[in-house]
Amino acid sequence: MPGVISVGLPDGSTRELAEGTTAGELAQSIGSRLAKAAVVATVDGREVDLESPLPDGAKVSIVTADSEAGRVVLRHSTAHVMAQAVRRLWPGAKYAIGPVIENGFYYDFELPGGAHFSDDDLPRIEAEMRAIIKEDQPFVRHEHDLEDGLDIFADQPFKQEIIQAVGTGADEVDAAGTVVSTYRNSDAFIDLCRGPHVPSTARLGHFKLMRVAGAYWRGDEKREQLQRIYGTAWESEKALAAYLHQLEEAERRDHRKLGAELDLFSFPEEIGSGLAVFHPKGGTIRRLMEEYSRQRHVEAGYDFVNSPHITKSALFEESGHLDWFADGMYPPMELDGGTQYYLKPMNCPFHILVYKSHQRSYRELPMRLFEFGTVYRYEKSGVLQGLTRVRGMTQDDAHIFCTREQMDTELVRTLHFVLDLLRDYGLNEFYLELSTKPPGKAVGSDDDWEVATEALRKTALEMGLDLVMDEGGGAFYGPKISVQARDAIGRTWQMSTVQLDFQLPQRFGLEYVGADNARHRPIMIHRALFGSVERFMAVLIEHYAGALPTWLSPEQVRVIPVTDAHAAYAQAVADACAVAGLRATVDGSGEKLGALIRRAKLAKIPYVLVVGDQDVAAESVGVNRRGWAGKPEHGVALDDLLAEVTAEVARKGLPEDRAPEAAPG
RNA sequence: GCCUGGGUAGCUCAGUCGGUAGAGCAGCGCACUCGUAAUGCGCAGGUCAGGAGUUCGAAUCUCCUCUCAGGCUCCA
Repeated sequence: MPGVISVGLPDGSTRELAEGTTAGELAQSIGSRLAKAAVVATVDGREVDLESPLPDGAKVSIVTADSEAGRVVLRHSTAHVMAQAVRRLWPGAKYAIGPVIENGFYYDFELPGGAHFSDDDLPRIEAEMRAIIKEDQPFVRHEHDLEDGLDIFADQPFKQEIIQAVGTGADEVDAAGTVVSTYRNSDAFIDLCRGPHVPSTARLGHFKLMRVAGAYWRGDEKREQLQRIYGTAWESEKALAAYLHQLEEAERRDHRKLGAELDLFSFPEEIGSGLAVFHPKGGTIRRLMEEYSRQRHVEAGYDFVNSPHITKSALFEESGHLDWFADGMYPPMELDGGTQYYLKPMNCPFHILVYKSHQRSYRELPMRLFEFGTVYRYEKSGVLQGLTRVRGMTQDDAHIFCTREQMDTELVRTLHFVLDLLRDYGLNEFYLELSTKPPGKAVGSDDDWEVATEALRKTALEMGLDLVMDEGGGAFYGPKISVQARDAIGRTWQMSTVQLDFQLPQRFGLEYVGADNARHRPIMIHRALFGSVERFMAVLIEHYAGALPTWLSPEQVRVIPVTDAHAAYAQAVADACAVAGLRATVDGSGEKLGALIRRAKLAKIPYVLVVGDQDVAAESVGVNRRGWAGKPEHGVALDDLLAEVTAEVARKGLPEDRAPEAAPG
């Protein structure tokens, strides 16, 4: 029928529309609420502007602002508005790229005269953005050939470079490689962009500029340093507020803050950046983490080894670290008339020497060598961050030497072991990431890399977890799988790494004698489950917001006597706890009860026991459990309480787990 | 290493126009002896990150260094 087209909707229905009907008009015809929420449409799987006329027979769905895809569009469009605002406030500013990132967007600029943004500029830019939004400027798409594109952006070197990247698959360039698209908001502002965008700036408004930062053009530190502004944008004030609240929550859980408040560790300036000392409470947590890990490693068939912190340079020459990892190492110290000694950045060469200490038989394999190995890496000062990125750390490091035939089994076994252990520490949601050969920064043949990468991929798929690719992210000697864990507020952390290595056995000439009486080369699996003890502790602190499970709490029970007259009984209760294997202290410092309770609560102690006359008489305790909203229990028999807490320790639980209703904090 | 913003008592922070430093909490002492998240009073505590400069005089202005936060880059 001339003049009429038919389109398919997501629910399977079809609609007859006048030829030339746009996606926006379709949304309007379905319902005004949908039209109001619509930002773009998907036509045959491709996102288009609402202004686009629909082709006959297309499958169309409307993308709304409150969907993930919709927020991407909002953020992208908001980035354009920000660029326009910056161009208004800094005439002559060059603009580079403005992509969408997780929860927001950024845009990179080069300001005239080498000027920099400061935090004070953000409110001014926001105000200008609100003005632009109020002006209800349309986003109008145009397509140009390359020459016109270069012409339009004649005074924009970064845009020129993007356009010239045609054929290399740059994002902003049309798939055909011959067309560039632009979006014009007003005579004063046009941007190179693949789109799609919201119909008008009036559709935006729930945004906030977060911070300014320096960033290199194309991420290359040899190129121009640009000025970047980060922002976030959402479909509603409510969603924006929820996001900002989430950030506050993350701040509340910051392990650096909690580490100081709970007296766990510090970074004394006298020692140097990125080098922590652990205080008694933090030291206790470490000890508990390590003790349980050791126990599990024994059960899993690991052998324990130890190696020194420094070595002559020859070892790291042989391993290749000095060729590929020298930047990450502390400079050498010269001893014994010119011999250079290095602090170790990795444990693997030492474990290799253990393997090499005598001839090995196939009967010994797989050989799993484990060590809490302390390593030092000279990280660039700007990357240091609390305990998650330090210059001295202890890895729960092991190297598994095995035959090629054993490789698959060992990988699967190792991953099961990792996940099982992490679950015991309270992490339950995981996905895997596979990192492949780093271009130009790797040893070994492509063949070996291919085989190793495939083995890891196969193992990862067998685990039934989501797998994402990290192209080029492997270490210089081999590809790796890393286990990413999601914490209590949904953030992901890189935890364990499992790396497959054909190179180091070759460099060190490792061998074993097979059943055939011939010499064969073993392969190596490098694996660290915590990653580093320091980092893992940081993750646990943030995951639990400092309220660690009872088994990991440095102080599990605090006993508070109501008056001095109950001090002896309070000590007897603490002693009984100690006999039951619990860590307990008495706080009888003479303040009012409320103040003592408060102090114990702020220290996030799982069990606070208050004892008075009634308890002395009945051998009972008043029990105030962490995270319980209800009233504290009175007159609990001491033996019952000890049974309760020891059972909780045994199952690695939290007092909050059994709370009728968990209280905040 | 680079960009932006910081560094004042153990912690959190105030300190005006350049005129030699202040609070709360924590600590210590005394009094209070109290049944579930802050008792009162008193005392002590600072080379204002470090160094140099400008000035009659610098926490305050300038420069350098160290260090912290957020980014870039990198990564456990």
